[in-house]
Amino acid sequence: MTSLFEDLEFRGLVHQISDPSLARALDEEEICVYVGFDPTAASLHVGHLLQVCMIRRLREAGHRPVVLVGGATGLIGDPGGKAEERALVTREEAASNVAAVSRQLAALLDIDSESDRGSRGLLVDNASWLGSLGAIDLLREVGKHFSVNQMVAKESVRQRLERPERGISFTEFSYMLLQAYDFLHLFDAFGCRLQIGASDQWGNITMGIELIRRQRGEQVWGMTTPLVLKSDGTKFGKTEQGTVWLDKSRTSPYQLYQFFLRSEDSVVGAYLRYFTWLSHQEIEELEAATKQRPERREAQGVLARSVCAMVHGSAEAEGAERASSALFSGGLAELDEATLLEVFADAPSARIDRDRVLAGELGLVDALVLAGLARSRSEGRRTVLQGGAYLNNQREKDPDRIVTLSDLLQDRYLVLRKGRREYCLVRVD
RNA sequence: GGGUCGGUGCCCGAGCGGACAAAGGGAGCAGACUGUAAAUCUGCCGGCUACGCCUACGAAGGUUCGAAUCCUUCCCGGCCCA
Repeated sequence: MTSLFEDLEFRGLVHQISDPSLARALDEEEICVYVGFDPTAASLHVGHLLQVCMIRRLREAGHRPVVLVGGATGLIGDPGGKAEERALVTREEAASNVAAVSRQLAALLDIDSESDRGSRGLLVDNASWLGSLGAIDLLREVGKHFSVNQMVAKESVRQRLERPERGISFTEFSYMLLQAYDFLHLFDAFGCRLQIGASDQWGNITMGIELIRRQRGEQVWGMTTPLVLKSDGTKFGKTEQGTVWLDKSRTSPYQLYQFFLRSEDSVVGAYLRYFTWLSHQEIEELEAATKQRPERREAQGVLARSVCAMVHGSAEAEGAERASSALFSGGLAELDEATLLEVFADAPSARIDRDRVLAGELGLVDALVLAGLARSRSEGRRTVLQGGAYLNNQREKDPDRIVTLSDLLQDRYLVLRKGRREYCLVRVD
């Protein structure tokens, strides 16, 4: 049996640790771990998934997680990793984001927020202690323990100071103070002795460690995970269509499944290590499979299924998988209605009036727009002209093509496709 | 407050009276090659009732046959001075 720390290292999840003693502590003691999420939107996205997985791994190894939602820090804005000052979110926005993100975290981590006394972890909001802190209290009780000299030296701040045209407001500059204070507070309240986060949190985490050392004379730890990257070095989690969210009303399980299914060969192994609970041996076998017969995309398939199941549950994952194979493995005409309906539930779909088809006035271009596959008729027209439009998986190159009753599958469905992989099922009735 | 430089399409950035829906790059889209991968190559990349028309170069006016380009005022940003 490998130890937790060995497992984390095998998976490439350990980027920085504040002190080597952490490795042994993780394997020998029960530690209270803290990780924070700032509610910058009403949903978490795949970029947050790594921290969620970390929490689960630590908890499975017997540690106690405290998951913080930054109801207060979210109102300030973390300068870390950001090239420019951000606009402040309104208080109303922040409050509803906190509620949404908390719900999501509770579900993802199976934490029953109030009742169960933290057996599976605690969910806390730093607004509950930072929110009531007055300006004078903050300056006297928190600010006094920080040296501006040190703060200025932090990477996140230095970057902004070096580019005067970007600048940094006092508000964002103060962010690290609050996060460090959070750590101290959680240390006092729950005995948290480890803070984890993505590598861009390193500066904030070490501030907290320092603060606790000076104020309480105790050693606590910090650990960061690496930045998840794509093979071209750009940030993971953004696609052409935008952010990949964990909220299924924003990014459907089908889309999430597709996102991971399309992972590049060069990174799929790393993703398996990060995001799945497969054994080391299984991972290595899949990595070997990717090398030997990449075209089968076995690793991608397992990855997509596992992540989708973790985020949305196995029923949703199976639906996404079924929809994907129905759409991508051809033979649409042979699909029976039941299968089509099943696919409908899980794949992007739209609905068009039957009358328009009967009247013979539904052009292929219109259909593309209605299905959301083209932003404007010009764009739809272009797609068709360039050979990127498919009706029932049959390429159509005539921009004036009219959709007729004889095009309907099972007398009421159309499968529209743009390019190689964007599908939409249209129900005509 | 004074001076000065600037605000151009999703982003960066040329243009400085007609040839400008606006060079170039990035992003994005499509095609070819493949494996719903990467790389590469090619085409596209404001909208529309589409060989034409409409809307666009910070905002509003003005000069001109004609303006992103000139003038006026205003708004916003950088730098310098107070």
